[in-house]
Amino acid sequence: MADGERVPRRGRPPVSDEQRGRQRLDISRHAVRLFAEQGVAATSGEQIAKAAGVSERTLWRYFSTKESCVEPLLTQMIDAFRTVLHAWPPELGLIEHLRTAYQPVIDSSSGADVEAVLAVVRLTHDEPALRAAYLVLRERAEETFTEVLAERMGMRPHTFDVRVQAAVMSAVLKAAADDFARETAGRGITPEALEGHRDRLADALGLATRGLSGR
Amino acid sequence: MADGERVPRRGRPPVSDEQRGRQRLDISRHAVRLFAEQGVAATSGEQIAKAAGVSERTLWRYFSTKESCVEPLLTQMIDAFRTVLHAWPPELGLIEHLRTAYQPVIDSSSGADVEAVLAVVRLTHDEPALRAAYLVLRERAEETFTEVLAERMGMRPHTFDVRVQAAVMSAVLKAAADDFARETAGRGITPEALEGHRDRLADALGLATRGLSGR
DNA sequence: AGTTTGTTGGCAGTAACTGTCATTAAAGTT
DNA sequence: AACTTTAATGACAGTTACTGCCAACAAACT
Repeated sequence: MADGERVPRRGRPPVSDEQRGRQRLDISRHAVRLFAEQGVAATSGEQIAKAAGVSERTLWRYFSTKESCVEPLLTQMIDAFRTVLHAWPPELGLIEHLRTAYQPVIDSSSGADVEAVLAVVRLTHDEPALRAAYLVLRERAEETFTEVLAERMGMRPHTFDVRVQAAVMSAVLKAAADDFARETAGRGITPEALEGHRDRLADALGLATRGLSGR
Repeated sequence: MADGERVPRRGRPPVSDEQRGRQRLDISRHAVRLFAEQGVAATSGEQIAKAAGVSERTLWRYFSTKESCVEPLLTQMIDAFRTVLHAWPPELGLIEHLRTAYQPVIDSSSGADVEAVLAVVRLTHDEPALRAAYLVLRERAEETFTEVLAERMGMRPHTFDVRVQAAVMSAVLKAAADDFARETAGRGITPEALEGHRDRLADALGLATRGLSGR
């Protein structure tokens, strides 16, 4: 069934997914920097391509719209959270787990990336097209939450309850991220703001999902 | 402070908001029909404009993107729900209220509009650009829920808890709408499907917001 | 009729993409 | 090393969603 054969291929091999991912992430960083500096509308695909050192044509091969250039950076964060969620031990409450495990989420990625992500979140409030891309991204993230939650709840992912629960989690994350981005607007990311964010997130998630564990 | 003066104006008066709304709704119906018939990507702004009997230039004055042409139709539904939500008596549980009051939501608008809305919901699963517009719309709807909920909860709209609660409500609505659209895909809207939809919506909303009333 | 204010339509222009194809890169084969 | 094969890239033309601009028209009041 699974065709794991290592047939000797001919010709140039396709780039690995990791390499492609790195390339996309690199472009993403340049794009977000430009977006933050001069706004999304004022930034052209040509500029992004030039900054990233690729032709405009390949830029469009990597990203379908210029707004979606922010995707890799944001996905990085979401993946980190999903990893934490996946490591949630069955016997522990979500609140306690997040308080202890959510710390590395911030450390693992470089501080600059976190700042960039927050910058994007702020930008989405003014640039409609970016807001749309942002919401699409969050929805895709929600689907991955669904899988994790389904496993934990012992249900199949497409179940109504599971989907709603994932949506709740996603909504809490979004609200918390919005607040965090707003608080850290002028000043940078202070450890206190970070702690406050984590606590509020843990509280709200624990509250919203209190039907899940322990109960 | 409030300048309620009825200063005698000169020149042609601006079109009333109601008239503008009607115009937008009319265009919306044509656009959705075309989208459903031939897909969003294959439908051009020129086609929509011609179908609605306006120039392409005015079409772009009424809608910023061709995807946002679906807005008035969808907003109609959301407004109906918000009205029901607003009429929610303090002493009643949300489940009971919805079971009795959600009926008119469907009746008030013409059946064709409801079908059109469901068609849009189905389309959003295949057409990314439409999905983005759809999510933006739902988020805007969420904000109006926030206001209603804030009033009921005796809190200010921007409070974290209120926002999360509104997001939960919005998420449930979305999941229910998705299911309803999928069920009514081949066949039309049967009374049974409608009833099932209303009941599931009431149940899930009652469950998800059980922290709100009565406990 | 004339003036004022607002809406509409036409037309040119911009920029975000897409299709196509020649060129280059990285592998294996002889 | 030359040759073949497969895949990525870049250059260029083309399409289309939208924007700016201005002339034409519509609806009010004088």
